[in-house]
Amino acid sequence: MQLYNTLTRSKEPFIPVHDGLVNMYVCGITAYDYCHIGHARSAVVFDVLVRYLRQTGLTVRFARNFTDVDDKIINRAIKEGLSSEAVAQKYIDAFYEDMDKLAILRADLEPRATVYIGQMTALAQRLIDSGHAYATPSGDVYFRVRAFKAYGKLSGRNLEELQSGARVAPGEEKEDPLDFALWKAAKPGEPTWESPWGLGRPGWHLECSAMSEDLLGLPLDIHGGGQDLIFPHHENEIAQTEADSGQEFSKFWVHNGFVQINSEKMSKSLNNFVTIRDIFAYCLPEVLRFFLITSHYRSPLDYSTEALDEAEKGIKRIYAALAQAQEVLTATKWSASPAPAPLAEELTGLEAAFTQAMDDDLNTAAALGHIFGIVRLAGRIMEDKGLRKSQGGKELLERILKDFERFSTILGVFSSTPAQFLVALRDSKAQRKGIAASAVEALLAARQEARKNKDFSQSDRIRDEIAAMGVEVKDTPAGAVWDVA
RNA sequence: GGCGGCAUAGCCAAGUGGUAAGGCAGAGGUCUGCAAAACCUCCAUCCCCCGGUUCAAAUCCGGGUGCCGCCUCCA
Repeated sequence: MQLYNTLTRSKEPFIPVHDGLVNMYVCGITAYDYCHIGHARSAVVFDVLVRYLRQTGLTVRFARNFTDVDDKIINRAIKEGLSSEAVAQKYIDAFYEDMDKLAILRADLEPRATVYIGQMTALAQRLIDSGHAYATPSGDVYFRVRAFKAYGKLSGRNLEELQSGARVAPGEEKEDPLDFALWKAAKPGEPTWESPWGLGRPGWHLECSAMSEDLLGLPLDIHGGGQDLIFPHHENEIAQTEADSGQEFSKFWVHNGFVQINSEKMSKSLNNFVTIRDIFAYCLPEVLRFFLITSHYRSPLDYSTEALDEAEKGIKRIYAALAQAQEVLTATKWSASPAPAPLAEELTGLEAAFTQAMDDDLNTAAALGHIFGIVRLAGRIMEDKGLRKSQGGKELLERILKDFERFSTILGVFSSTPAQFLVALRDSKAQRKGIAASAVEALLAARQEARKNKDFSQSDRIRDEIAAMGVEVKDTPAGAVWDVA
């Protein structure tokens, strides 16, 4: 497959360093708050990438870390009156809760920074020994940016450009404003660890370098994260690891685009943060996941409840088709007619187009377009009375359901039972709109009675009443069913 | 100020040289007691603007305009 590499700013054929094995590391969360929709997007993007790579037959060793020591966690701990460990644990638990609902597979390796302090201090010491870093009298350790010639290669900046933006906080003893902290000397009340430079704690960038090398070895095939991590986090990781090892850190750097609100980045200062749990109060988790894959992973994605509503309609249509196909396939008698060749060929083409889209830098938006093509094809088969009851139609529908098992494995959506999904969706919408199912059912029963007596004016009157509640009624051979409009 | 990205129909969104996927909304039709759903048909002579390269450009190059991101913690 082709994958966009931030390092070269172009799509490149993805070929693992080791035959059949992919070593992939993605920067996880800093556990100091509930995850927001941006975390959800990043998680879904890399989850789909892992799933897809596995589906092509590769073995993927996937590591995603938890940052459980950090300024923000310490501040949060003070605010909540908890220990840093307790804060980190609380939000790691919340992370799993949210991510499980989003059908994010667990990573193979989920290291916590505090478990790798030894590897981090060892790395920092080696960098000091090789002249790439230095310790200050107060016990901080800084990376000497100008000692690493390739600095800036990922973010496309040179040192002069960076120089102007660099700042030195009061009390820092940097040789150069560009230098960044590998280790921070202990401050009162903070969690600390022993080190050659006295008590202290690691800088954020150091952990990913230390853990990824320790767990996966160098070079990585893929290192991923959000676009905002390109600078300085990933740039600094490269500096640390490559200065130390003398070899390339990662072959591919993959970065997902941002989720925006009203075309602007989410930020605490703009007060436009939306957490995953906020969204789950509004729609089904699967709807959120579907929404997140409707656009290409590198494009900015604008979040709104309207956009969620649209995604909901889309996935509903797909599930409705699957439900209908299952229903059609419960028949016991089939005519002998084979499937018309053009339909079979069309399906083959759509199946190939799906794979082609995924192979092209994980183009889920295009892939979804082809899935809708298959949905329409299924609709045509089921609409044709002869075909629907023929051996050929049966085979095509079975093949389509089989295709969806594959789509589900890769995309992490469509894995619910269609009937269950549709009921869950209806209930979710009913709840959102404050519609009581029991009231609808009662009216529906009255309407059925009227219809049985062919009193259509009465039955229509009842349907209008139901419609006024925001509910629409659908008459099927199996009886009337209702749905939220 | 520096670096980077984006600009495609009412809305969302694919599309890196060969003549505009898909979704939502909308219009007409089939089906239906009437509806709904589903299916069929229609819905961008044109891809922000101006030049250029080419037999051929939404796609490449140059110049504008607008929006966004990064340069400070951030998925």
